[in-house]
Amino acid sequence: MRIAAILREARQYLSAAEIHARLERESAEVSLSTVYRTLEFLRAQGAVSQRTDEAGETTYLSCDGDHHHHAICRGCGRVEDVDCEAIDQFTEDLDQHNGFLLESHSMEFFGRCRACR
Amino acid sequence: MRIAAILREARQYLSAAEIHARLERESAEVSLSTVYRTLEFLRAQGAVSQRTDEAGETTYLSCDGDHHHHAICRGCGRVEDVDCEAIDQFTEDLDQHNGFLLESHSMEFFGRCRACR
DNA sequence: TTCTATTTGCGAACCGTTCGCAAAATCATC
DNA sequence: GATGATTTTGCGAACGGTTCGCAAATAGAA
Repeated sequence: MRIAAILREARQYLSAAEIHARLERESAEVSLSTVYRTLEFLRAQGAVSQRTDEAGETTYLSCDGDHHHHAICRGCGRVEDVDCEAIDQFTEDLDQHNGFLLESHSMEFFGRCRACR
Repeated sequence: MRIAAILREARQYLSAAEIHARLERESAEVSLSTVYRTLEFLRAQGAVSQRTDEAGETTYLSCDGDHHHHAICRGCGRVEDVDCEAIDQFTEDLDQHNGFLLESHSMEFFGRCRACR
């Protein structure tokens, strides 16, 4: 599917509107509705993850299912994977100190990638 | 101001609509517009931080300005502060491994607090 | 080919949020 | 207090991203 391919190649979070625009650019025209439906489908499949940006717009990123964290470049928007082995330690600490049972977490890092710094 | 007090006492992320409802409950009626305006004011002051939840709704939390991370209880919604001294190490690692200049980050932990687990 | 099931596009509806504007409240000055 | 200027408020319309309903188009099965 073209939408999945666009996301895979982009390596950054894209909004539905942005994806729609890119489809038009490669003259594979589909309606915005279809873009939303496809994204929802891909999300349900676990092929795509989503986040809402500061403006409240939902954006989508191709993902392979396993959990890792993202470093998002403020320059080009490119997303790199980061792994965080320290999380296990956190889980432990949170439990001990706060009595908080950690079930999931999300982390995002913002800065500038090698090319944009 | 009543809105700031509500947020301070709630110790959880509340939506504008929820705050509006709580104001009505204590018969301090103001319009939704005023709630939004006040929240924007408090945010600009740094007295309130905001996040957008899964549904895309903006929610607000009382905060004291300095940066720390949050453990959000899936049971009661209560937010606890977590500190993460490991971040400095991360910054170092990201730079070394990925050539990524870390400027800011956000982390959220989800689980169950002592009372709700 | 024919009938059925699925996917698509369109436009309206939805919902949280913002905006414009006029009414109301507040404040400063006399 | 009365007067006029400034600020805050409420209302309703507008906005923008997303969802929904429905009928037309397409794909699949028999």
